[in-house]
Amino acid sequence: MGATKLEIHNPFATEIATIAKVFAHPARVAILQHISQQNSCICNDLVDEIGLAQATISQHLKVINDAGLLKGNYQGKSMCYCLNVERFQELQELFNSFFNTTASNCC
Amino acid sequence: MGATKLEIHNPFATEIATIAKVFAHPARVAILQHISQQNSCICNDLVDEIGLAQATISQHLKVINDAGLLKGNYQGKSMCYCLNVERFQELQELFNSFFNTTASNCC
DNA sequence: ATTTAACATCGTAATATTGCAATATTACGA
DNA sequence: TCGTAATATTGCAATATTACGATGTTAAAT
Repeated sequence: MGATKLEIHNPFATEIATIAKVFAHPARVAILQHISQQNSCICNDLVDEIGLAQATISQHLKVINDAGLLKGNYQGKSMCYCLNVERFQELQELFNSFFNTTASNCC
Repeated sequence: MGATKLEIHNPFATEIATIAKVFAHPARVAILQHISQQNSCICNDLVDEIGLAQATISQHLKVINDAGLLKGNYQGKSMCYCLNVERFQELQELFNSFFNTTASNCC
């Protein structure tokens, strides 16, 4: 035993947790910050900027992409990763709805 | 190799990731939801409600508590866990400042 | 067609997280 | 103070995540 018992929790809790996991690693947060500050976003930049190996960056990008947070297309030899703003704001709203519906009653 | 290279990332990215980790498990999200819905919050309730062993619930509560999200005091034999609303809103604002400052420029 | 540059994927090692049984601790009541 | 109920801690097994070297893939240039 030891694995997360995903199936026993309510769907909203599972959804919030799944989203939170994307932001639960500083490299992924830093990648999102860096992408948002660039006009054109090339992975090789990220390797220099974040300080992790290319394979590791690629792996983190996959997690971010799997969350629907990236729009990417080839430009010449390099991949241009861009933020999917609509999806990003969707996640922000989901978080806020969790935060807003969770309030205190006692103490 | 394999462990998170915390030291190489910028402090804000590390802070966001640390906070996100608290919400990155459905049991912890469910615990926070449940605490917010109760007038008095007893851990034994949580064991029935969440469906995990007492030791596991206690462990998750520790993570939530370490993030400063709980105010607790004994009421009779039971611990009364309550949400630290101020801190909770602080985290919400940190998240929102990350979301708001991260925007798209290309594609 | 070959080479080259940029990324993706695979395999694997190191570390972190999750879950629970067993055991400790704590606070209250008898 | 002794017993009991509630919660915390410990120890360990199972699983997940992180990181990177090696290798595969893709697209453009030569």
